[in-house]
Amino acid sequence: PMATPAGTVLHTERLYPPDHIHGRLPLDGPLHVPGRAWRRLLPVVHGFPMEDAVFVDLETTGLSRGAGTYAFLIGVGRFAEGRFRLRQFFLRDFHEEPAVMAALAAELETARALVTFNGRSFDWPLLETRAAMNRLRLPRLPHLDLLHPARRLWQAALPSCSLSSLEEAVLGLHRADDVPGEEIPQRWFDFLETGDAAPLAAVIVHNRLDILSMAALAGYMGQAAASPLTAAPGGRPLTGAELLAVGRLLTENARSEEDLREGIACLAEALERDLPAPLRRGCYQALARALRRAGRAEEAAAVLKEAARSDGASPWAHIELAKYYEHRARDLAAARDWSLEALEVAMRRRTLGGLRAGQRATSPELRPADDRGAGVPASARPASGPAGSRRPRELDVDGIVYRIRRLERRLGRERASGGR
DNA sequence: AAATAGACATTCAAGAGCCC
DNA sequence: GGGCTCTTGAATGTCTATTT
Repeated sequence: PMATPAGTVLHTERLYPPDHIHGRLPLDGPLHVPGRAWRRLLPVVHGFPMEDAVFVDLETTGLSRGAGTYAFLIGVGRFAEGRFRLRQFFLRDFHEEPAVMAALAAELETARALVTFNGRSFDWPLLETRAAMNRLRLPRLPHLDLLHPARRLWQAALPSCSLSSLEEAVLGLHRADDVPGEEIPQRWFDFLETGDAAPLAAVIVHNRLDILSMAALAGYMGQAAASPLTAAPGGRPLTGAELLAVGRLLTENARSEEDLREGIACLAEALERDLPAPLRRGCYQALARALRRAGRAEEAAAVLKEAARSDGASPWAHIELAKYYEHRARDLAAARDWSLEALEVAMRRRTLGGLRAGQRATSPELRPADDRGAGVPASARPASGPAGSRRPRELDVDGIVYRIRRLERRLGRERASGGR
């Protein structure tokens, strides 16, 4: 029990040495990430003072958002005095909330930043509501919500980006006897009725592990963002899929020439590492696009040629090359030749698609990777569409034939005037 | 049960080049 | 030069997953 102006609060405290290993990673990973790297993970965040950040996670009486949902366990972790200090504040009954909130306010007083998992939409707004109900105001802090950058990093490669999935896939940690989230509210309500706190022990462990995982995960993500090509969090370099994600991050929101260059290097390296086949096309696409934006059109064309060679399923690379030769390199014959190859690919795909289930070329395995509706419920797509294929017209046989005819016409004219 | 923010798709506007 | 067509990027809209 701890004294506050509003009464006593039941709380726990644990201190972890900074090199404490959680899963495959040390807890203090985040401290070794250069400050500017956090900006890469979340555009809104400018500077992020990780040394003074609090890692916050709640256990609540439910998922609803109204004033009726209480936070009965508040976990707060932070780096302090060479340790990772994890405190948990427990609500023994509704009437204790003023004291718990006062303790929380004191805990947050010296905080300069906030780290959560999905806290931007769940934990923090809920806490703000609880604070308001108790005539308190929480500080405004730069907020790093790990969920969103985690999705950018792993969504393409993992089936789920929940904290527990990432814990297993990224940290290599599997929990024994974890409490399923949906059981948590009931355990507290049971405690209210019976006074038996034993079933809550597992909830307190659950909350603690969530916070440790957030710290370890933040370290991983920070390193990956800061130095993707050389980082080896947990002793192993980034996978191709991770490099692809960082490369996209850097090239798509490029804040500087430097970012763009580094992003391009990541994308190129991703192709050299193990990249799951469905991701390869997206990587070629992102790389070609970034190179073009960087004014390196010839290199972009070289990448497209490699893509055309390695990806026989979709004519997109061939079409891009046709555009390149028509508009940039001004070589109409080459443009036509690439269009002819595109036609070949498109027709092969059409017949193949026809053979499979009469579904035309819109069957998922043949759809280009760029419409990543694959894996997404068919219910979301107009399966019965008289509206027809969603593929851009330029990738369809008709569009390609049109392109070829246009180029042929121009070539004929060119020959006529040049041969004179 | 709801806010968040990303992923994807579609639409719009502007600019460039071609054609006559 | 006016009318087309094509490309590109920005704006807009729809859908999804995550939290207890």
